[in-house]
Amino acid sequence: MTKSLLRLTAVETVACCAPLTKEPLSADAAERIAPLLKALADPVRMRLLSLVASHQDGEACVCDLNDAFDLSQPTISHHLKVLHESGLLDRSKRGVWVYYRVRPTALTDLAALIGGVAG
Amino acid sequence: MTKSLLRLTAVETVACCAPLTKEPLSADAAERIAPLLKALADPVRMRLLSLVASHQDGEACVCDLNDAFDLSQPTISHHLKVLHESGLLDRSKRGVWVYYRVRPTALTDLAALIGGVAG
DNA sequence: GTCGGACATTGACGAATGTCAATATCGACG
DNA sequence: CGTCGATATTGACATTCGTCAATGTCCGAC
Repeated sequence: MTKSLLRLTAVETVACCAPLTKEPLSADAAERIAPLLKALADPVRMRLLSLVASHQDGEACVCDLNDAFDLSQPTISHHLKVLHESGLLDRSKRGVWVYYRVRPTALTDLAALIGGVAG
Repeated sequence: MTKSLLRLTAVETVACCAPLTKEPLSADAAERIAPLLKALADPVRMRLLSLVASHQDGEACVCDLNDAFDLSQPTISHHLKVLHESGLLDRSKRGVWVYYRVRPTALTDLAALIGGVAG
């Protein structure tokens, strides 16, 4: 385990919490989960995530993603960094290209927290 | 049912879209859905929503909510307004008190969009 | 080794956000 | 009517955010 046992990452917190509608969310959990939602709460990042998730083999290269937007390359890079650092996207470099893929269970865990479906 | 040409609210858009992981989200849909996520992407608002949703009878009075936070009354009022205007909370005034409740299907629809469970 | 291309980082800037103090509104009850 | 209590609105402020231009880094090819 690379992480300390005391502090949980946002994705870990999501996986361990009762659904929003089940019991009041603690202030502590809310503070840790909010960054995950913030990462999603941008139209460009939503589309990036959706593009990656629905892409062939579940992964996409930055070069593909850049072309899908009318934004500068650094801006896309910035958004990908936000998604990666929040734990939603995994990053892997192969040769000259960098590939992103959705971290497994990240979205389903988040959906379970929001929607209240049984894990 | 597929939607008309008229402008859709955020919640309506959520209900009509394929899951994020199923197909690339359109720029248009992303722009309309993002405010919903933004509304959720704040620790105070997450807790407010959770408090309301898990409260007895599924509704809570502002007076109860104020006491649960170390924030000024106008600040709570502001957050409730954001949640209400985004379509996540319904508002009803009875006598002197104002009650909020989670709009039905809002959270489950949102979860379906994120988590990709079959609709 | 050098060059070129893919991606990241930095710095700057306007726009949006969260918060509070002060004030307004609005209904219930003397 | 006048007041009081519950909630909303306004105005101000510091902080955060999204974006771009410029620049940096890393790697493969020649």
